[in-house]
Amino acid sequence: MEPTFDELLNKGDAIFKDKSVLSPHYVPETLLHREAELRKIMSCLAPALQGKKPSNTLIYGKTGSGKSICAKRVLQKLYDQKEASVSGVYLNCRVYDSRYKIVQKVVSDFDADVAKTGHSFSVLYEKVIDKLETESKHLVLVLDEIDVVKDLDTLVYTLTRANDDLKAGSISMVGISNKVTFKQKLDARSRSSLCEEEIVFPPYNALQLEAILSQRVPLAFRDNVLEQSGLNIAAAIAAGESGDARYALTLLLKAGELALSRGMKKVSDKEVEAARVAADEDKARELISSLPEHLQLVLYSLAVVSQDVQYKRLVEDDDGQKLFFSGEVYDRYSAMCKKMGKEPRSARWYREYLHELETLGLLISVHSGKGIRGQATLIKPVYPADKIRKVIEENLK
DNA sequence: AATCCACAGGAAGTGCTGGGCG
DNA sequence: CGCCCAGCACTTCCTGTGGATT
Repeated sequence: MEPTFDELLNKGDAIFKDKSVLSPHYVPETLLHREAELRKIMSCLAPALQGKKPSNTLIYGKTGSGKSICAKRVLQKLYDQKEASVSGVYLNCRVYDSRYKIVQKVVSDFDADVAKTGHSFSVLYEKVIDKLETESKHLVLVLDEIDVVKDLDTLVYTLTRANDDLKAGSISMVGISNKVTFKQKLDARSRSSLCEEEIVFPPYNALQLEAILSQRVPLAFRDNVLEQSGLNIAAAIAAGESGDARYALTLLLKAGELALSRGMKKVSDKEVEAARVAADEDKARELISSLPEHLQLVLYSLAVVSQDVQYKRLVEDDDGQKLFFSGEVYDRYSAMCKKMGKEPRSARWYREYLHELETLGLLISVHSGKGIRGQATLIKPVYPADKIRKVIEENLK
């Protein structure tokens, strides 16, 4: 059937009312189970409303723990105060990943007419300082995914120095990161000025996730399409996997899409479970295709061997799954490399590769116990061999 | 008991890259 | 700007280990 825009805009389908409610960018009316965190952020920024410089703040938390959304909500609340003396700028550092780009963004937020390019950093910097000083403004910069900024040390240094330069007004930063280790990479001076306050966002538990999902389901799905049990399962799965709300929401989205493509009128527990598998495979697909070439080749060889119906030394594990000799997989791997005109890696390094693949959760290895001569290592793929082959064949062209 | 198998993993060495420093 | 050194990715070589085989 010819595609229509209505269909693409997802009008009139039997499952969804509004898919976008399940997207990570959607901002709900009220943020559940983040009152304490909101309060902390707000109390850090409150001084700005009294004309004082707020503390620089660093927010930690795993993905899907509500960091960005809370920060955005606080900016909105600041804006709602109609206090002309405070202005907030939210930026994602994946997009604005250097000192220059960040200042550029701030300037264009203040004044859309300024030409986008052609100004040096110091010109833009002066503009910001000037603006803040003449209007005696307090600028709150929210830097999401702050760990990807290339010259973070100089950025922090510049901004802290700016406060010394300013006769009126101030600049303060709210950094958001999901890497606990990133603080160590900063030098001591910028660390202490960036981390005046620290807020940690704990992951959601199953009950909290249930509440969050319950809040969005009536808006996202048509009435009575998704049953409570499906919602609970999605919440439980996500809670088990590090309490990621974003993940819980994609599970529901995928489950709905699955039901839709199967022409069903309801989303059952089965679809939610299938969505989990699909999400898992998506992640694996991404992981595999980002792997170095020879890791892919090793995994590919394992997939090929595991499909070999003539494989002689069959061993099975407790669950009746086939296991394969790592040495045979190595032979297959080096044969394949030669066929492709590539030098195979040494057997020693191949062992390191196996470890790496195992820690990445792409294969499982066990030591052969009794019954097999020597200390053989037996391996098996975690994902279906045909899917592994497909991904790698596509990727290696 | 001696030998062989199928590995594990440490040690030392090599070739390349990138970053800091004079 | 060239130089040096650290770190990385990998190789070669080697010793060790537990069970099967002879």
